[in-house]
Amino acid sequence: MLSSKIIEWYHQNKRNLPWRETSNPYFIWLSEVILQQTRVDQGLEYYLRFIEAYPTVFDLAGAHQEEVLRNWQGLGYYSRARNLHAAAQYIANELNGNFPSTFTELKKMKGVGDYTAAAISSIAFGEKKAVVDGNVYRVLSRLFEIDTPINSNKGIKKFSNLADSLIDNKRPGDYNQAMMELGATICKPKKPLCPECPLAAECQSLKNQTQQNYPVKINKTKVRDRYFNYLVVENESKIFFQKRPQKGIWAGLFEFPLIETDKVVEDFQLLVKNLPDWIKPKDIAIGIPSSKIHLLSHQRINARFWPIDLAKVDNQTRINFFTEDEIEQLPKHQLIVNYLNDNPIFKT
DNA sequence: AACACGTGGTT
DNA sequence: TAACCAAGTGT
Repeated sequence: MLSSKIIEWYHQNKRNLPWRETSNPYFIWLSEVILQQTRVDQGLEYYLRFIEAYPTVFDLAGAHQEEVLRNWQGLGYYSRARNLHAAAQYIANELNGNFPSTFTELKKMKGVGDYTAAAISSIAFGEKKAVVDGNVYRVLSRLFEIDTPINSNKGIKKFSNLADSLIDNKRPGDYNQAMMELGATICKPKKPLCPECPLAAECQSLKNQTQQNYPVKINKTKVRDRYFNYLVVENESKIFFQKRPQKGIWAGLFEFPLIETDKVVEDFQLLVKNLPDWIKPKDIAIGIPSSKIHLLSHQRINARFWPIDLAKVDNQTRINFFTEDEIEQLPKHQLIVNYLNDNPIFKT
């Protein structure tokens, strides 16, 4: 039996991870959302931070969204944090704190899709739902040499059915974690450790040495260039920050005033006509700009930072100026965090 | 049904 | 170094 083989292997070889020490569905949910498209060693510190800051779903529900986003800072895919917060409020307020306990009920939570609902229901509640994540796609496609693209409708269905057909009836949670652990530590994308694999005897792609051909995937995301001109506006040892729109990249995070252009801008004069109305060219002194390319999975942000010393600020605008300590507390995206680290604005 | 949505490690 | 990819979800 394939499932008993990998469960046996899992029990002897699994890594000690904090979310494996609990059966609290709230903690397991936190770990699953944090680990979406995220490596274990990157997510680990965030998991510890979140269970410390928010020991119960009520603590998370009662937190301010800005604080939740600040705790999420640097993890990426920030909609996960907003959905996490909204789902906590849903559980606390509408379900009286009773955590959803079935695949179907779990999927009603924002940010919980097929994978996460199957993971929580099987691991925390013993429901027979197979997870299919990147690891499982890789393990199964190699094991059976399946050429169906994993990101086609046909493939999604095929792998889901296959995973369900292999699941262990008694220990679905262990089966699911074993499949993922095998993919993460043995059946790796580049150099799989086939000699150590508990499924080596039945693996078709090992037999035929075709591991590198799997999984089959279609589409490659194309990266588009964008040109961001950030105005680093200082006035009396404070810096202007504003919140990004609720849609699009880095939604709801704070940054400097932004002027997006369709190509690199070398001359500040070309930006003058697009300055916010609270910046009067006659009242400013321009510093030396610095540039930075920030790579996202689907965009190449060509950022240029223009230091501006602003002489006069009206009372309305003053609200958006923040001290060093206040800026530390604002949820910011990594491009801004990197800039602040590389360019200490506040001399100490 | 494609595509948007982050960051950082690895090759 | 550019490309790949990691416990995916929402639209």
